[in-house]
Amino acid sequence: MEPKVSLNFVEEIVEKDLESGKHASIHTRFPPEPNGFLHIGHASSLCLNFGLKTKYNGKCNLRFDDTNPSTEETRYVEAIKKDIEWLGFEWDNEFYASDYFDQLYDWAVVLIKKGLAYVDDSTAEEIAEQKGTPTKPGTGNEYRNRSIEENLDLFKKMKDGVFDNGAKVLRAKIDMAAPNMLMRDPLIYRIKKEKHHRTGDKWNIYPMYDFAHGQSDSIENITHSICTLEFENHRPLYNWFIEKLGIFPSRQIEFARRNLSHTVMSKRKLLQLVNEGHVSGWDDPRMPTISGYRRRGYTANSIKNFANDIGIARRENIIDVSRLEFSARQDLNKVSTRVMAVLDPLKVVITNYPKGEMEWVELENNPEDERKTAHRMPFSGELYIEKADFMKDPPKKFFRLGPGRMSRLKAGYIIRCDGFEEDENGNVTQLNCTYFPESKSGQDTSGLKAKGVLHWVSIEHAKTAEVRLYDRLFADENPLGHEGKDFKEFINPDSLKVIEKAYIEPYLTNAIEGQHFQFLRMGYFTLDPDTTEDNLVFNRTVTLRDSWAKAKGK
RNA sequence: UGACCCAUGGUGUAAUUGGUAACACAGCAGUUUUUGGUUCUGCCAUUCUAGGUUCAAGUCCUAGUGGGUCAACCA
Repeated sequence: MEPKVSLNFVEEIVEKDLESGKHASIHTRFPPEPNGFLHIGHASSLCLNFGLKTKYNGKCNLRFDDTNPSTEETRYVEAIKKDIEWLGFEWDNEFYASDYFDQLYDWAVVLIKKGLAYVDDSTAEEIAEQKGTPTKPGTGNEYRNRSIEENLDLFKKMKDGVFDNGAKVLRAKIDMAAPNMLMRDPLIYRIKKEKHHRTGDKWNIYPMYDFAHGQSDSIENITHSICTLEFENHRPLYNWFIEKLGIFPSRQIEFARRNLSHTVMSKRKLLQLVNEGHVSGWDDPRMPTISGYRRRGYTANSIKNFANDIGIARRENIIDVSRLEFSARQDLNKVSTRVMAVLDPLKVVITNYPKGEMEWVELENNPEDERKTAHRMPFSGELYIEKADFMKDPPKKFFRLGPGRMSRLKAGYIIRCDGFEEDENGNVTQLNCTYFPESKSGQDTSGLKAKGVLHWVSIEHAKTAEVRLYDRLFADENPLGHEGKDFKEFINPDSLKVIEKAYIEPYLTNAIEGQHFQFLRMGYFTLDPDTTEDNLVFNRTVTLRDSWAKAKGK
């Protein structure tokens, strides 16, 4: 049976264009500006553009939209490429808008010669003033009537560096009274005597987005140029340039940017979080960046599945982070190795276990894996379990240890709590238990039934590690949704909790970066690059679903 | 007092393009389980409002309401 999958609105357009013969094949592009790191919103664009390429056997370029030298850097280019590769996308060509600066300049000259562009000496303030408002038409100025010759001369001088920054701009001559403000003689070139990360000092003028993006699309014969909704009002201008220049008619298609709850997504705001030290960097595991998620332990598949599952449309949206977390758990459940680690230790002494003895028990690596492999871990008479797994006076629904109660130690034995010790404040410091030798995991003949199953480590054999627990960066679901309040007011002060000394089974000392683990009953974890020879650092990617915590909260 | 766009369960996306609301997440209740994980099952919407066209409207038309984008020498 063919699974019936409906097309999204972009695929519908593509299929129509292919069927009608408008295009023999399609060509898309992913066009980041190298002024920051890629975030999860970009994953949607990536999946869309590269997904179209794969599905319709077309091509997809990677094009850096580098027309503003003041914000762009080579390190961002490198980071962006690394993220795309990590996600597993392969671009057909790597291009830069700056590759086209000469062509763009020539096209600007063409517009001037056609009387469709002019040099304006007004200040930014004057231009804004003359532009009018959405409800008030703009007015022209005397520069609008400059002769073609004068414009040609002035524009060349702008290029040659005769004028200072801001002294002059080149504008398209369209309609100062247009209802669409973007058509009110938009700026297409500005003077910027700045070093460009690729062209160096060659240029004194740089094209604006509107005079670079669509033109780059045309140069590359992009058939479907997909961007976000905020460029919708630019489309008439996009088409105007294509028409006036008579170049390849790429088609711009807009979709709604994906928003995630409990975070912010714009590069500008993410940059603020980085610069003001609210996070450790673009790849801080709490950041919604691709590199942040990678460091946190998300798999490339979980991110792509998420992007594909939420789909695309043209309406505003805020996607619940739990949808992303579901994606992470779904993939991690299949690929992560089960290990034991105790984050908040409580000592357990097994009083009837032979003093000084130990034995190896086998822990299944992954119950979801057909291969049924396992690794060994040491068991002994003195263990750590999680503090939360014991209660002095447990309610009936509590399936773990309490005075007189039994639990199974995962992969080990069933134990019974005979008593506990506490300090002067009533804090439990030690459990005294007996174990049942005939209840050993896999060869249990005891006939005993224990409802709870606990994770543990042998005190003598355990290693230690630093463990970082993350929570959502913003306490509020929509930090941007409060008028008059800065989004940073909603930063969650408890978004990072560090456990300096967690106890881990020795097997974990072999962990390598990029490997995924499930700390049994605690969540999914991965090694952080901060790890050194004598200090292992683990990041919690996401917790396990915890229906007990929910039940308890009621 | 403008132009353009959008409106389907708590959330996201669908609906053979006019044929009687689907899938997933979240939530709730069970099931399975040597992870309170996993699995499996059940429950959870008269499609913003009001008119209209039609045998038939979430899909088309009109009006209204609500929301978004645009007045950067950013992209």
